[in-house]
Amino acid sequence: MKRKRSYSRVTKQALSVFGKLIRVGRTTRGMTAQDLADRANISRTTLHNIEKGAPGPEIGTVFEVAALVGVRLFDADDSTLTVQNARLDEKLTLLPKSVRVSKQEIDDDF
Amino acid sequence: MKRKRSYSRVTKQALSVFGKLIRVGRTTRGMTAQDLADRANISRTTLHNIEKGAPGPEIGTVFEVAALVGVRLFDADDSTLTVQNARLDEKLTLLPKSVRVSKQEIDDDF
DNA sequence: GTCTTATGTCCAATATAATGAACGAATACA
DNA sequence: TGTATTCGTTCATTATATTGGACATAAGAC
Repeated sequence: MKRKRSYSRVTKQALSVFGKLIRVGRTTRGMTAQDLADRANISRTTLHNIEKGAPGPEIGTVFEVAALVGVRLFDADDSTLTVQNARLDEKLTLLPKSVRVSKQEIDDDF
Repeated sequence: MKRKRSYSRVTKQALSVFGKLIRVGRTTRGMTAQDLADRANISRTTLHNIEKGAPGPEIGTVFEVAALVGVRLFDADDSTLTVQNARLDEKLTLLPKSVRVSKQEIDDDF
């Protein structure tokens, strides 16, 4: 079946910013595209797509590349992420594990 | 050729956090997995993988889902992203468009 | 406790990303 | 300005994500 995705404005913007952050990180560190691609174990073509802000690349790959050039996600380093992870686990135990009433209006403000 | 990826600790942590943020966002809004999947035009299986923090899903899809449940990357909304985008463009014009010396040591501190 | 629904998981089929090679064009440095 | 190198792009092949269906289990409502 044909997939045919569409992406919202914010998503496209976020992808674009992300890609540019990576490119800036790479060039300021004096790495060629091939260099970075090799370190990330991906092809130069895929890296190019990432820097271009394409929606297709796998998120794990993009995150890995970002880490290699010092682009932080959630403004967090390793230890901060660990803490955040633990907090989210806590939060999830308090939340219902399964959502009941599917016919409810979406709570969009808070 | 076999691909066989490996992911660093930070990457895994970030993926995990991201997935949990999405799940928290979804449940607090009272949406079922099927609900959210339908809105994002993806299968429930893929959404499950995203919430699990799997590295495979396409980054565009994950960003889209995140936006749907109010999870922001870079703590930025649409207009902020636009500004950031412009700044990065500016920055990129100042940077060399192509990196020369590939045999240089990586500048890791700044 | 019962019952209904959401979730976790597996699967074969299909769509798509990843690869690596190739080539021209742009770019940096002597 | 010359020139080696990096970048942007296309393409066929290969690897993998996505899908939708199915089923068992968990969880919430009564």
